[in-house]
Amino acid sequence: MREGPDIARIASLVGDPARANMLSALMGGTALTASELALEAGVSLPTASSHLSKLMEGGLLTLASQGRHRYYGLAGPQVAGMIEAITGVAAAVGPQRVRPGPRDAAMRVARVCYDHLAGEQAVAMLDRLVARQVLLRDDEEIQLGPSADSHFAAIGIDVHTKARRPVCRACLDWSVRRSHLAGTLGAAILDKILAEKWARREKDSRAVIFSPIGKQAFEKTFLA
Amino acid sequence: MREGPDIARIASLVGDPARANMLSALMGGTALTASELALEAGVSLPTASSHLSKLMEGGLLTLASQGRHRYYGLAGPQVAGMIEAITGVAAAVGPQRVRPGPRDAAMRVARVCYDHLAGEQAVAMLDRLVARQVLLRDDEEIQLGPSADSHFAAIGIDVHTKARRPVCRACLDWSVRRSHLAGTLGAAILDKILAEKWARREKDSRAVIFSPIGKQAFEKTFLA
DNA sequence: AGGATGCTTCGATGAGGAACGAACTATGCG
DNA sequence: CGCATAGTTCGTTCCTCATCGAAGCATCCT
Repeated sequence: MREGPDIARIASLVGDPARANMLSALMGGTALTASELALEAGVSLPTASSHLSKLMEGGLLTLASQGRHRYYGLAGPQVAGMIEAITGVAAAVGPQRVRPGPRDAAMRVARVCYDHLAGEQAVAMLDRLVARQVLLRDDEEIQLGPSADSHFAAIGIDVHTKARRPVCRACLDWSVRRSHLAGTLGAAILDKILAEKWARREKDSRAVIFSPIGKQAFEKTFLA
Repeated sequence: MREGPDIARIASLVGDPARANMLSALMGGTALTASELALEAGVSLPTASSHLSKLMEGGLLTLASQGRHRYYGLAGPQVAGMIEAITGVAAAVGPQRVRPGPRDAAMRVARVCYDHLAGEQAVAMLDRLVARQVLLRDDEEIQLGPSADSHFAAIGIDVHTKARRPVCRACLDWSVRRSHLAGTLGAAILDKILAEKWARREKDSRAVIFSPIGKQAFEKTFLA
């Protein structure tokens, strides 16, 4: 028997779906707060906090406290490399994607991804914004176009924020295999969708359900 | 949220101690049978079989049937690379080696490693056999020396076997970080130790407990 | 054929741990 | 100071899954 490094301990940390989602989210490289990670993983805040403690104790995460915010990040490139390796095996082995169920269909259409919209609707929206040159996209880099300012101001969204986070970011949408819009702009758009009651979040799910009228309004505003 | 490859599924496969031990054992590159892996993992045969099914279903293993033997091996270099990556993180993070407990102390002294002896006693034995040139060692390669035949015959061990397995093999002992003797010779020596009742296996453990008299006999025979 | 060995399946048991709500602590804002 | 927001801790519930013994297949040996 092997008395080596405790590989089962590390692997089992990654082996929980909630923790795996958190780690995947952190693979983006930017540190996130507990509540952001809770959303990402689809669990409650207490549950997320418990998972984060375990990941910290396991040495997979680092913690940077800034005031009342606590930013969790991957502990280092070695950890990131491990996640990559596991993801690679999962992808190679995983063309057994069984994902039916009524709620999952809704999730593919539209869902919350951290603080912005994901799914087919979100991918279509980004496509359209780029096609109209409201946004300028160069691979994964997304910039505001010249008309962005007025375009979004007309909808009631101020693109000038002084937050740490970038205004625009591409976020890979795994259900569609294409990118959708993240960043503060993505978040603002989701806020508007919910504030206008064009759609509602389904309880205990990340699915976002558009009402018939809301869907029209959304398409008129963003897919025109 | 991420709808990507199911990394939690793969990681949780590795996250069970029994399965992790099996995978570590297979990192040697040679395929092993279910019963060998059961010993390696320290579980019963049914339990091992169940784990192997899961690893197969997860795509981490390949299976080669040869008659009534079924040899399990790692599915490929990508899987091996993943195990390496996890092991690396575990080793980097793991200088929290807390391993007290009465039974664990006994395990460090002597324990069963698959079918041969491991632990401090086993490492000392290999050292001594090499020093006396009964065995000739070149790094991880171990050959029988000229006097090996008569030396082991005197103890009642026939070193001439026609098994597939090599007679001598070096096996890295993680508790001591040095090698001990595996292979059919290592197995024969463990058999003799137990047959002569120099030591007994502790129930539900891989620990091997020498009796005071047995210890003397062992040391006279192999450490003289 | 009959027995031995290698391995899997079945069924029952038990323990670990994931989940959440409620309550508690800490930081920031007015 | 008091209220709101961000996080953690506690206690409970529940379910998955690891484990083993017994029994069932499959293969080899004689």
